[in-house]
Amino acid sequence: MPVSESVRESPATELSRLFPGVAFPAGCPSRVVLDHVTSKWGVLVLIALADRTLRWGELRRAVEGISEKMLAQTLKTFEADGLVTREALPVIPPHVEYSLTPLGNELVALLQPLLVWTARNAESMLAR
Amino acid sequence: MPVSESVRESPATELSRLFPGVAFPAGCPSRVVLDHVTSKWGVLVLIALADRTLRWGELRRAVEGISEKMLAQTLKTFEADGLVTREALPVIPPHVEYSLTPLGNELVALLQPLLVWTARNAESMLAR
DNA sequence: CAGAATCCTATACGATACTG
DNA sequence: CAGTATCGTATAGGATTCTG
Repeated sequence: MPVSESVRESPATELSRLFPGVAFPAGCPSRVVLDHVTSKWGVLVLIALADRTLRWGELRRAVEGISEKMLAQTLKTFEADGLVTREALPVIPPHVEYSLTPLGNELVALLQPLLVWTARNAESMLAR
Repeated sequence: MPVSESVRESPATELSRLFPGVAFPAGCPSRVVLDHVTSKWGVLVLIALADRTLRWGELRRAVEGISEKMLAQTLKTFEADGLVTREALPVIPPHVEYSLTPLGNELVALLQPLLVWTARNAESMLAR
């Protein structure tokens, strides 16, 4: 059944159509992006920026435990991916703001239900 | 506005209610579960098991590039978390089947849209 | 304030070999 | 077939210092 018939494909169906053989084969672009998002601090940085603009220092405090090195690295990756924008105001002392791009917002919208589920279930999952 | 009023909270709102201060503070149970899911092979193993039961060898082939060590480790973590069940048939040679628990199915249902989005956007994201 | 640069190390991970 | 055990290493990541 063609997609054009306005019958929406389920995500599961679409995935098996997008990957007829093995899903996310090694080295494919999807796997690279997935690695960026699921990198140690990726998800936490992204949701910290949900619906708001944060400065470097604020972001650092919002993502508890992140080092400066990893914050810089994670932000650069996301900037290159087109998920985050960096805006530097030419003042002294420096003032730099980070926020999500439209693409970043799309992604975060998909991440949020996942995080809600995690927050709801985490405690009982680790109980044993 | 109380949740009980049948007005559904948005995921964003619920997250800020669940985490009044910093989201996913260091060491909290949610962060641990998030680390399991976003571990190097976590997502790939979970979606490989979406809607089907796989044997060890099949799983290894379905998750291209995974080593035996990491497959074993990832599966044990998910078993302990209650996301995956392991069923060993007492035959020789051994026959072991892995599948998702109801909890695992919930999680994968949230993962799928994320993976569809990734597959759709990855190529253009890495273009530059 | 917002980073870059350096140094250092833990551990996550892979390769290989072995076994019930 | 479905793992475990051992070993070795690369690199992800942290701590610290420095600077425009």
